[in-house]
Amino acid sequence: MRSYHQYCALAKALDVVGDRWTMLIIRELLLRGPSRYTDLRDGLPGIATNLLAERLRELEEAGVVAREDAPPPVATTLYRLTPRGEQLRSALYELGRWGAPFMTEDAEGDTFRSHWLTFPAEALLTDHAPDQPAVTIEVRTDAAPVVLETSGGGVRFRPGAAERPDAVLTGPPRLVLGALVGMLDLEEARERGLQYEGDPAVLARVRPG
Amino acid sequence: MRSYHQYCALAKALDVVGDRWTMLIIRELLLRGPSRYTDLRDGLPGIATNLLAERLRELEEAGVVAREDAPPPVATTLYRLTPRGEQLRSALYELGRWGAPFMTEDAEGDTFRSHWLTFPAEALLTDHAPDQPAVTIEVRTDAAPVVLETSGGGVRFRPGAAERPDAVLTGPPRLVLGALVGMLDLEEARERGLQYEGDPAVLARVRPG
DNA sequence: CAGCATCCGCTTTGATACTG
DNA sequence: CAGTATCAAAGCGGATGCTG
Repeated sequence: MRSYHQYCALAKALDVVGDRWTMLIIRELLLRGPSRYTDLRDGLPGIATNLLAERLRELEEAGVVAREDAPPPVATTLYRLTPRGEQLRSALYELGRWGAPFMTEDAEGDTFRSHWLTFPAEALLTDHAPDQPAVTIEVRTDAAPVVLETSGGGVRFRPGAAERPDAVLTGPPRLVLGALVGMLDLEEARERGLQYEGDPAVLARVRPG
Repeated sequence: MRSYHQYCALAKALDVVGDRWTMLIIRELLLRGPSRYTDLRDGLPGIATNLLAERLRELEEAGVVAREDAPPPVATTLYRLTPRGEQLRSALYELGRWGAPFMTEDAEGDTFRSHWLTFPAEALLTDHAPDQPAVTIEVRTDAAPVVLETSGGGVRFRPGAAERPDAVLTGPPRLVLGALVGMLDLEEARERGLQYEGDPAVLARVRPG
């Protein structure tokens, strides 16, 4: 394990999670929960498979990740964060919050996974009517569908489709995100190719500002 | 510039500040303020000089760091964080907070600079008697002396010596930090080689818990 | 198929030497 | 002081192969 050999808390943290890909592996485990090797690889487009294996081993040695054998029906190895690993959540969120402004730049050619929306969206969106019944918005991009749900004054994401969504957003990631966080107003996003089904008030309820 | 090419806020942040040494350069600029090249190098023991130059150039292009010509008496180039760079403070603090527990492990052979104490200390120490007059504790290790000062319910650090410190801590970094944050009680730290001059109540005033 | 290990060409890093 | 130049070693990305 390469180390900075500096008696500094930040340097010690980076000794463990500062290598290339490591933070993104933590992201996957934080957002998806316990995951199989193959699911991690799917959530980390571009990673070399040997690197993923190596990083997981290092993180296990460092006490950040634990591997466990899944119960009978699945019968595969699962990787999960330890409590120590869970504690990286706020650091990771702060970094994600810092990076959120870059999401407005051109993203042509970038890979995308639906659950990555979690970062800018849960950081920026609020439920302006927390006393009303919860609403759900289904988000469809070329990646897997996710459902946004108002919860506790904010919003949460979960994978999958909604039974009876209050609104449905369909389009490329940038337009979907732009419409959600209010970078684009709904009309402009529609002109650029976003599809929106449902009452615009549903969207307005969660937009910041 | 190497990129993950993922449309994800965290990945975008890491595209900019995820390379080796980059976060530590930000640390130096956050803790020391505008700095000369040589001072940065001194605060980053182990960095190759070409890497420091390259990283500074990249950070400048990314709008995180700005270079400026210092006024006449100094007449040298200064590097400083832009407002965008300053916004990395909370992310950096969260990472440092996560790394703080590693400071209890053996640090034999690690390099040390006094201002690095800032991370664990400002995160953990509180002033239990904010209504009393402020106290100062001078910290002397083999690195440059620093002064801890109670301020606004917490503590702050500044480089240099104190005129009339209320207490003086002298010894290796681990013992100094251990005594400050309460990992070691004062007697035990003394047995291991820490020197403490002053009223123990001064130390007790800032210790957590 | 899931979960790696091995090999290979390329890039990045670290150490040192040198310059305006 | 503030870097640039050089070069060996390590790390990375991509492809492929092996094992339950």
